[in-house]
Amino acid sequence: MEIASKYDPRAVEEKWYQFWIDKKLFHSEPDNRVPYTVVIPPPNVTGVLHMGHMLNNTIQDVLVRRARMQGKNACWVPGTDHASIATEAKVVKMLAEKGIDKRSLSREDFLKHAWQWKEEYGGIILKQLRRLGASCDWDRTAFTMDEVRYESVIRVFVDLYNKGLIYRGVRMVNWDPQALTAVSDEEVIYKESRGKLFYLRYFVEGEDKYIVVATTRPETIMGDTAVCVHPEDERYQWLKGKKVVVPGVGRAVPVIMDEYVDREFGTGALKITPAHDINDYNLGMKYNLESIDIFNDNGTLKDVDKLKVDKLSCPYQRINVSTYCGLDRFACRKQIVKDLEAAGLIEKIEDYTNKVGHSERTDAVIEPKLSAQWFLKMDGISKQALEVVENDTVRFHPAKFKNTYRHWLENIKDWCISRQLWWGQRIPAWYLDVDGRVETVVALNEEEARKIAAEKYGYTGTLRQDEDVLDTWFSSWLWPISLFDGIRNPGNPEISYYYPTADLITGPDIIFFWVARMIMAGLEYPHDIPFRNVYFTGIVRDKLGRKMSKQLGNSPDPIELIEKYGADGVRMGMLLTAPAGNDLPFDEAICEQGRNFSNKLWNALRLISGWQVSSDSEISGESEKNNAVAVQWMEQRMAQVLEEIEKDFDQYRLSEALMAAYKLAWDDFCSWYLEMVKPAHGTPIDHETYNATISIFSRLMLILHPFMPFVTEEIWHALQTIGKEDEKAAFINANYSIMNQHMPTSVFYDQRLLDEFDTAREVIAGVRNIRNTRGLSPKEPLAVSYIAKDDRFQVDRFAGIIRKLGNVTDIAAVSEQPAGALQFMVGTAECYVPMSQNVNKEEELKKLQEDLKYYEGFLRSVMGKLSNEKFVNGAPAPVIEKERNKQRDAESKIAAIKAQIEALG
RNA sequence: GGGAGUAUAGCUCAGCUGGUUCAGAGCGCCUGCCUUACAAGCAGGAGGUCACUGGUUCGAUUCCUGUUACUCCCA
Repeated sequence: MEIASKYDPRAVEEKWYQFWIDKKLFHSEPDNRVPYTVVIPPPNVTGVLHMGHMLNNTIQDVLVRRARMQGKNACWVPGTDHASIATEAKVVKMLAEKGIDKRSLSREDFLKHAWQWKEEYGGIILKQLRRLGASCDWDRTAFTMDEVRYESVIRVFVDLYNKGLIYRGVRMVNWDPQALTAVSDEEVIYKESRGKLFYLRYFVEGEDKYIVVATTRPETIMGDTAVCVHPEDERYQWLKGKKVVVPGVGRAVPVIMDEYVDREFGTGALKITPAHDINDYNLGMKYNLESIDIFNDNGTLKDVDKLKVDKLSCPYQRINVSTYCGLDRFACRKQIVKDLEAAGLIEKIEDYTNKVGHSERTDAVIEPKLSAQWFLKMDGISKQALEVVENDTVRFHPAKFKNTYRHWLENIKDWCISRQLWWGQRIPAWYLDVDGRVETVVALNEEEARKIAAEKYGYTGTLRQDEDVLDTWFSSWLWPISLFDGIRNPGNPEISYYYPTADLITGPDIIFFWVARMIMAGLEYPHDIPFRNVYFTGIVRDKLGRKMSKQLGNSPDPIELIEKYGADGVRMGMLLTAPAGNDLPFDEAICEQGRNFSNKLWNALRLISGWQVSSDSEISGESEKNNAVAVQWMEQRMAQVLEEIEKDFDQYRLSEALMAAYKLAWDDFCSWYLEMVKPAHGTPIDHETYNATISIFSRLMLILHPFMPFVTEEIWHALQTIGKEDEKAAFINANYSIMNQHMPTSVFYDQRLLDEFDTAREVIAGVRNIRNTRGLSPKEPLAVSYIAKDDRFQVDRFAGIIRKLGNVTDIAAVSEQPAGALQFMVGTAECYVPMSQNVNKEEELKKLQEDLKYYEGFLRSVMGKLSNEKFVNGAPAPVIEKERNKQRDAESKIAAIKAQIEALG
């Protein structure tokens, strides 16, 4: 059979993914197996796959595939969220390109366009996940706006409203002037930005004196309704009870005194603009100040008559406020500074760096704004959510994220859930006018609302539905429940079976968005946690440690990476450097390592495929005996490593588990085992060993399969039908897949045999080292003799293997050191390799002297301890015994080295 | 400004309940090899006062204090 010497992932990956899909191997239905459920943290429907998704979904797939192979009923549910702001922005832009203005469309027409856009372009990311090998149950693909999910959201809203947990109120919110909507606290990103600090002169009303107030936002002076100083600030005591005039604007405002003011900042005097700053707003409430909103929704300035400036007296120099109308915030800032400077109302301007809030979605500078919004009360619900994490009902991996979680929940504010958009679940609230008052009715639909309006208010007129939609996260927080229709049909067979889910895999940046809120929703609805474990991935960064972003252009295209290294290669590359919770400095070179590994496995298959199998089944010859030992060892070793891997998985140490499997395959299996059993060229292998090798190799593929699904399926299939060309087609048609095989588990292993192998390996390495440093060919056979100091040096069982792999003619115990031999040590045993040619005495002496020095130093430190009375009295007996052993070993080594030196000299 | 975390080989990281035959892995690096599975490879090798300071202890990379540096979160 001819096989290419280079593994080509392309065709293989496509073939097997299609196979898995065709055979519906990812699909899950409730049955009597133990369920293992993972819900995908729904990516944004407008999104394309980036490195963060790659990492995140690779981890999910590893866990899901492993669980499936452990005999669990694995169900990984995929889907996307509707991303109201991002999607609406895209649709608006698309419409604008077609010359359509959103405002010219009705809500219904706009939504038609939006759905059309979603059908056409949405969810690219889900297709891309297939390239990665994601074993999602695609039949269950969901969307936060599909019927089940939409209705679930509405029901939850109504329910929470009826419980008194949802309310509508006028509050200061984070306003995105570009998207024209409020956003939640979590959607505001504070970025350092270089700005200026402007020192403005506020004249005292009726006097010629003025005070100086520093501000970063001079354009907001038109909304000033007070100036505030610290009550104990000596500098400003004289201002008590006075009024000052807002510079240029002419409005006289009171000076208030409050401890809120930081005396160190600026001049210690603060201007108060209740409509445009959250802290000012709170002061405004406290002192009953007027709020003057000076901005339109899009961040431009309002008309002059709305600014209420002309009504106020103004004895001082004025600027022409009307020229700012319609100007953007930032343009206005420039202009007003110019004008104030001209009017002599600016004391000075300094450079200043501060943090400015930006919208996560549009990157627009957030404008704090007073508006009527819907909120969800957080106090009760957040307490429960904190408790289940504190007491490890929900476990975080790594646990350090409990701190972040606690801190957030302890300082949480009510959740602003309304958005001034059309794309999303429309808030099921209707307004009606009753005797001049506006009353609100919340119901599942208009019909219900009508009924309630009639019952409660005797109202039968027209109802006006709230124009706003709900925050996207108000959909995704229900995701683990709504995916199984657990809101509309509590206790249905699916939710009963699949919920709570097993693991949630997500980035730490999303801990508040969905980890916390999914927990809240779970506790509120099925009254059970949504997942038992949360695995936090790191953030994927570039080599320089920068976050990957579109702006920097430092993110590789995942699909291109897959084309270059194969999905298996990329998966492995991502996982190897991704310990839980640690950031991942991504370097393409690690994908190369993954690709090389695939190739290594591929070539092991090539080797085995080329073997001739002996028909003689007797185990009599030397090589058969060696092979039996080799098989025995490999089995023990595999059991040992499996134990490690199981432990790693228990602790969610995926990169460690992968590394252990990688070394098992590459080092133990390829470098050692296959070399042990590899028949000489042209000779056959005994069929006992051959079968054992195929069995071991197959199990290795099972172990590696969760990490590298494609290459392992390919090789596993080849192994099952190796040498049976005619059975191949039937085998494939029979739906056999590595995916459904049972994951090997650790069994009892013989530690002594493993130790003996380690000894043998060191002997072989010692011989190879001598060859290497002396420039001896591997083809030149050598002999080895040894003096063992105790029974820890056992080479009998592996003697044949030492002969084969070390090209050693014989290995024998001697009682005296042979003359003219090179020496190396394995543990406390001395090994000798007689040299036919002369030995370079000086070099050998130098080496021995170095060794001697090391062991003497070592002995000294051991003796230091043993002669320390406090140690001997204080340390536990086993520790002391250990030290005594060290002493004995060191002494015997020193004696041996000394003898060597003597023999040489 | 408040909180959390991290500092171990050139790079990325292990090192659980303190004991120098535990200072380790992978990659990289150096040397020699196209040894008929694989140069996407084989064999061998070198690299670290475990950030700095003080303390607890018979003994600290491992526990505690402080310093410095970096990262993240929150305001």
